Amino acid sequence: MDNVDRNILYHLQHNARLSRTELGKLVNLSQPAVTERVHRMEEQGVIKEYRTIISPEKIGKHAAAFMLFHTKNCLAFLDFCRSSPEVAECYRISGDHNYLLKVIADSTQDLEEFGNLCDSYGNYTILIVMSSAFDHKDLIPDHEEENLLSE
Amino acid sequence: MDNVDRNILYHLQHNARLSRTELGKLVNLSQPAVTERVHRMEEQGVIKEYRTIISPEKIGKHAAAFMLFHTKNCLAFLDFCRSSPEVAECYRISGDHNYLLKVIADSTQDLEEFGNLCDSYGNYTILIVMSSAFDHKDLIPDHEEENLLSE
DNA sequence: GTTGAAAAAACAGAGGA
DNA sequence: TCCTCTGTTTTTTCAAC
Repeated sequence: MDNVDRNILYHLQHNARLSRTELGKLVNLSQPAVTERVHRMEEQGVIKEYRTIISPEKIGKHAAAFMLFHTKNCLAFLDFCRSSPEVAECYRISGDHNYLLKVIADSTQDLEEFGNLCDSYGNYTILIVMSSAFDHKDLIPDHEEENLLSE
Repeated sequence: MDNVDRNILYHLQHNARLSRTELGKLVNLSQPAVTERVHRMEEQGVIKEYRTIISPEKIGKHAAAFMLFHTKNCLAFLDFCRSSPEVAECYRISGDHNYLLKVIADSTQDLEEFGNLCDSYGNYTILIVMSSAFDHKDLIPDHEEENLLSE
């Protein structure tokens, strides 16, 4: 992981479909060299996946919420979370609660119904997402492109 | 947005680099037809982005947390969030607090330092992420592949 | 929506600095 | 580790159906 790798990741993170040739131009490397570095990062697990981001609203998912959960039966609860399509994310957290969930549903009514399903697993607080200032920021910030200047 | 489009999205969501030809085979459509549908969904904003998922741990980000925030100066606070690389997500929420942030940092020490920076904007509670059961679930679930059967 | 053909581009591999 | 060169595969674009 040197600066060239970081630079490759910087460009890939918001454009997974960049060709190796274009990527090479962006980081001042030949196409085979870029390909080799990308493969290496894929194998090392630095690159986990290439994902297509779909607009939830455009496919009818108009409601999102976070749920702070307190359960006494973690294993059953985790099974429930994994099998519920509404639960997009599930974290074990410190503090008064056990788990934090991110839930995505068609409507607030559906959120409410999902809440009913949760009742048997413990106590929770629902925090409705009213709006997102931003729901994602790239991990690798603008640059550290010293390596680009050296040619 | 018919079932074929959903099927295309289903395959693309966890593999953004699928070629149009392969995609065509998966959804029983010719390559030009797939290309046209994908372009349409890109223009409509159904497809927002093609993202490369990078392992935070592998690039030295070993600490994550959620912060429940209560501020009196929303605009200044949002500026602060946008300009802080640690803040990966920022939501306006219902309940006792104003905002929910997801914060990613190198270490818990860095989380603490980030907390100090936040002091001037209001009150907050930090919920440290101890582990992720899962931090992502695909929006489009397994199938609805009725259309695949009809040929 | 399909097929098919031609032009352009991307990719994988070998050999060498 | 990187480069250039080359052959092969893929994409793309365009026709006609």
